[in-house]
Amino acid sequence: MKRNSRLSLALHTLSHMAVDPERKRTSADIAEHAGTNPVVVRRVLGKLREAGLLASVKGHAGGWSLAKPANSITLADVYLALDERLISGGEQDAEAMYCSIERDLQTRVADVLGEIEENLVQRLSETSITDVHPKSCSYCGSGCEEPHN
Amino acid sequence: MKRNSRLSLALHTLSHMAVDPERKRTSADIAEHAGTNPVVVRRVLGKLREAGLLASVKGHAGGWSLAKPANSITLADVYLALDERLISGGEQDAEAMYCSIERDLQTRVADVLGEIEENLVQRLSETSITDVHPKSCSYCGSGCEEPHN
DNA sequence: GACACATGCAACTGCTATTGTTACTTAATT
DNA sequence: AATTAAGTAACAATAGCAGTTGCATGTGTC
Repeated sequence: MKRNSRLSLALHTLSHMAVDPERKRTSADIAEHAGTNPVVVRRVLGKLREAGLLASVKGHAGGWSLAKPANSITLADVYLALDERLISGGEQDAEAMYCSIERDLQTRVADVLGEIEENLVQRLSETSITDVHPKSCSYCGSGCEEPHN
Repeated sequence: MKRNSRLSLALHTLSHMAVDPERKRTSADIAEHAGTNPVVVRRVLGKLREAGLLASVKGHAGGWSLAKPANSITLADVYLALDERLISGGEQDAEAMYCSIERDLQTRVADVLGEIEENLVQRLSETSITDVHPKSCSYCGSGCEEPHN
């Protein structure tokens, strides 16, 4: 796959599910569609299940499906469910710094990044996964070629 | 060092330089102060030189110093000089995608991230490196202990 | 000119995070 | 019982980055 693939995979899968919420998808199907591995899919979707966005059913005719209405799932929900943070601020405790300039600097930068992070989540929360409109796709209905990524 | 160390190192060094712009610093001095390696310092500060923020002088009595007034160097300048982007959007060309949902999704997410990025740079540009105030430091004047980081 | 000092740069190592893979267990349906 | 699919642990492969070494280049001092 590629960089930042977890978020990509999660959003992509959820978007498809939003189009056809009834259809239950197996990890293998999703993995093939996304050009990756079933275990990777389970790892990522597992996070979404922990966050209450998805439900999984074991055994025959099992698979993954939305745990709540698609329009109630926002991009922010997904972003927060996976613990990755796009905005990474180094995370060092200012206590351990001997240099006051470094301390001041880190505090200041951390403040700014904190604001930006809030802003990011705020914006993401304004878009639900139903707001990404499908046109056509073999996976969800008609005519787009494999492999996807 | 630690994560996101390039930005940290750059800002830290520039902050010190803002306090005492006349003083020329060697990579070795800076490295010792920051608890890292001279070559790493050159790698990072080299980017800042390319961006016109720093000047370096070879040979005896050489070293690094600001290439322009400290109050004209903003955090945004530094952020942009190092090519790292805090906000990483996967970077895949939407052309190559077979799945329209994925295409739509990526376009939409890229838009949001673009806005956030702009917002970030905007905020960073409001703070210059002189706005980080020093109190005391052996490196720039008085009484703070080595090692720093 | 010889020497010391400092940047510039290339190549390599080592660490860490992430993805991909295999194998096995658990659970549910037929 | 056989099949299907998630859950999970363990391991391999990969990529990015910090750190390191060595050497070339440039500059000032003697």
